[in-house]
Amino acid sequence: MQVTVDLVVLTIREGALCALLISRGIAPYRGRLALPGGFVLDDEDLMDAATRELAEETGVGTAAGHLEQLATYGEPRRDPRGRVITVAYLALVPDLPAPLAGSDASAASWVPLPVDGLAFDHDRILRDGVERARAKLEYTSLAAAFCPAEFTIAELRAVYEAVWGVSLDPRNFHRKVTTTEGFVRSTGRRVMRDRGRPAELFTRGTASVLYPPMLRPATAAD
Amino acid sequence: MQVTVDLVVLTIREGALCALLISRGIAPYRGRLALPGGFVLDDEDLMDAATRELAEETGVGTAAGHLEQLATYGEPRRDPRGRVITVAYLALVPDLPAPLAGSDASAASWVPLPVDGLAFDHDRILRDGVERARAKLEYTSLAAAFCPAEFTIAELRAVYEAVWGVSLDPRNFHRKVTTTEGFVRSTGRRVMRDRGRPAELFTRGTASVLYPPMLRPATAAD
DNA sequence: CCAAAAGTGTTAGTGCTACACCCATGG
DNA sequence: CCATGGGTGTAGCACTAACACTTTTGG
Repeated sequence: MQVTVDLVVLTIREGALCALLISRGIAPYRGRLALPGGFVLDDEDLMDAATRELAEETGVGTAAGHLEQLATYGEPRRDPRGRVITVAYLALVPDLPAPLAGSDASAASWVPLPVDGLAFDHDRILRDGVERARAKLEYTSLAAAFCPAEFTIAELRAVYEAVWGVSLDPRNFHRKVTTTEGFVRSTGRRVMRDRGRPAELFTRGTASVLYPPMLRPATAAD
Repeated sequence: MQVTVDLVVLTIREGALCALLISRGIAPYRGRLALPGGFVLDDEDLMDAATRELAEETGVGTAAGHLEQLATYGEPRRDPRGRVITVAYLALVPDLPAPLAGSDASAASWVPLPVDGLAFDHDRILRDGVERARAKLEYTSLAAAFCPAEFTIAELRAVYEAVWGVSLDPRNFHRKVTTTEGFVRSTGRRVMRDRGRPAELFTRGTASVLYPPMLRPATAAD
């Protein structure tokens, strides 16, 4: 039985939730989009394999973003070449200025969601990954994994709005984030982003679980 | 690479959270307690393998309880016999009057938690399973999977108290459960359990996600 | 001065906690 | 009648949603 890892790598680009996808150069599913991934080496831990693939595809270390196991998919005929089980990982990374340099990355690109028609059972895996990300923004501080090391409250709000597909009240969002213990930490510095009053710059706080959680409005959309 | 499924099977017995464990008859870890599990067959889906193992060990179908994928563990040296990856599943089942009849089940028994010193990395897997169960009681109606088809509110409360290791106010718990849309459905019948006023009998409702969620008191204990 | 974005104050409503209180049964 | 557990009512507190309002910048 063969074992692979596949990656659902998400980021926010220009206000839209995007996934990192590769265009397959060989059969099966030649020319179709697919999740990046590859075989687990003989003496390699699963998480190490995922970290390696992430670095190869994005040039990003796990330090900047977030990487966690998503689920394992093992339906007997999911790969026409034979019995292959895949352990899917979910990565949340900041919008990378780096040009996706790397060996396997030649055909990799950021695709705005939703997307359909991926190879294998990757539609399902991607959907599960997005659903996990949506759920985790509610009760963890993971939204900050989409942001650079320093960010404004408006940028953090844009993450929630892109992932959840809703718009949030800027005033209440600001209060909620800044008063929730350990979510963000002020640097004291300010920055001009666009028009209007300069915004304060924040860094990630120490809390990983938010209490009370962020509340997702009832209106779910895509 | 070999692939197994291992099961974290939890139930409530006499007010205590218990896990189904087997005593290993062969090396490695001979005589040690371990999670039930076994190899995935060549043409078998992972979930099917888990369902099969659950039936073999407990004689229970998935209909009565609940079965979901937990996580996958693949550290290279987790099994001294070679590279074995295991996909762990979490099962929540009612207290079974049936005597655990089955082929592999000769050495299976319910062990009250916490327990330590299991074979392989099963301590870790069991801990992750219990943690998942604790978390899911908060925002899903899964607590009812621990109960028989018909149950009283007090029995449902005993599930929360056993899994969370806390005591809950019976009055507020009753109101919360009965007013949360779709959690439980009254049968109209009553039953005498012990002393005191007869309690109403309920069945599982149609909701799987609870909104608003049950709140776990801040005091965490084991 | 005006538009735009950042950030603060206030009010009404919802849900939770704590606990007083009533209900229905066995002994 | 009393003990015991089932179930309802209610006051105070925490948090949220909605929105008026002030602050700080560029044009």
